[in-house]
Amino acid sequence: MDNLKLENQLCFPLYAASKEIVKLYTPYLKDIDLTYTQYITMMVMWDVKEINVKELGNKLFLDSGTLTPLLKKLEAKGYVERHRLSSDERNLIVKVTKSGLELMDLCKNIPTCVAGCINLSNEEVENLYSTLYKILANIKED
Amino acid sequence: MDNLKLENQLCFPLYAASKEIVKLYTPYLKDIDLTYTQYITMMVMWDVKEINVKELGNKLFLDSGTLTPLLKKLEAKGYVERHRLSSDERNLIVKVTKSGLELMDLCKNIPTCVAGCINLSNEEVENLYSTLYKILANIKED
DNA sequence: TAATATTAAATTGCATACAAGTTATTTTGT
DNA sequence: ACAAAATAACTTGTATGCAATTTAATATTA
Repeated sequence: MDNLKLENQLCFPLYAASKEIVKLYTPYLKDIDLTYTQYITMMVMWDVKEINVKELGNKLFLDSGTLTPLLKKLEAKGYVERHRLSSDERNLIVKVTKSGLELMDLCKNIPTCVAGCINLSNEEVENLYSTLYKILANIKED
Repeated sequence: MDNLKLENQLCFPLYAASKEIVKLYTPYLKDIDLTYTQYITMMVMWDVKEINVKELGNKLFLDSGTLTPLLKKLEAKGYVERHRLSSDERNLIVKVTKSGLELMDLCKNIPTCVAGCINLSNEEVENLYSTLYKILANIKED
């Protein structure tokens, strides 16, 4: 039953590496009182400024069950505002605030710091990146 | 600030792909009433038969805060037994039961089923696998 | 147009994850 | 030997994640 051995699974190192890398962010994010999920949410907000929950979830691969409480926390911290779209009240629009945009400056060095801990060649990084996005695309096809 | 764009992060597709692949397991694991974390724990148990929590945590990249309640659930389902090591009562030994071993047969096709959804070439799988273990090794060095 | 279907968020319930602190046991250093 | 340090699990508290359900609003269709 070799196919049931942990070391023969592809999913397991993916699961473990993901968690371990997220943990590398923790000390940096703790300084600015953000969790990893809040951080990647802010990354989207810095980019798009304004988005509804559904679209945000598509970008982050998260659903409203995760995002609703998370966005309320970001709102409580003053980094985003939440209000309904008047033309379709089903949609909740999330908008980054001035204070939310100012966070960018505090975060600008984090990616480089974390990348330094990972220690892969450029080629490895590129292959890994493209394979992971291929997996995501394959799964999203359904 | 391109380094703060979500699409320029390596960590994000890793985080997202990990979650999405774990979700692929869900329908199969639901049939046998196991979660993904319980499943990979059983994989270790099928292999080693008996192990303490600390060692189990090293293999799974999980700590006792996660494993203690999880192992109690597996014990309640009858798949493992838990008892202290008499020569050092700090250690809790987890041992797979007969019923736990019988689960293997129900799981034997799961890896192939999930792999079929991912659709990568052999070369991509091998590169991904070795890069992920390189990352885990780099991080574990500290 | 009135009933039905669809859609978007929010809510509920359960299972992780993990940091930080606690408890019990064993080891170490003097 | 015995106090101090180290170790292994356990516990507590917080934050996800996600399936499933609910609620409110909009679109569709007979």
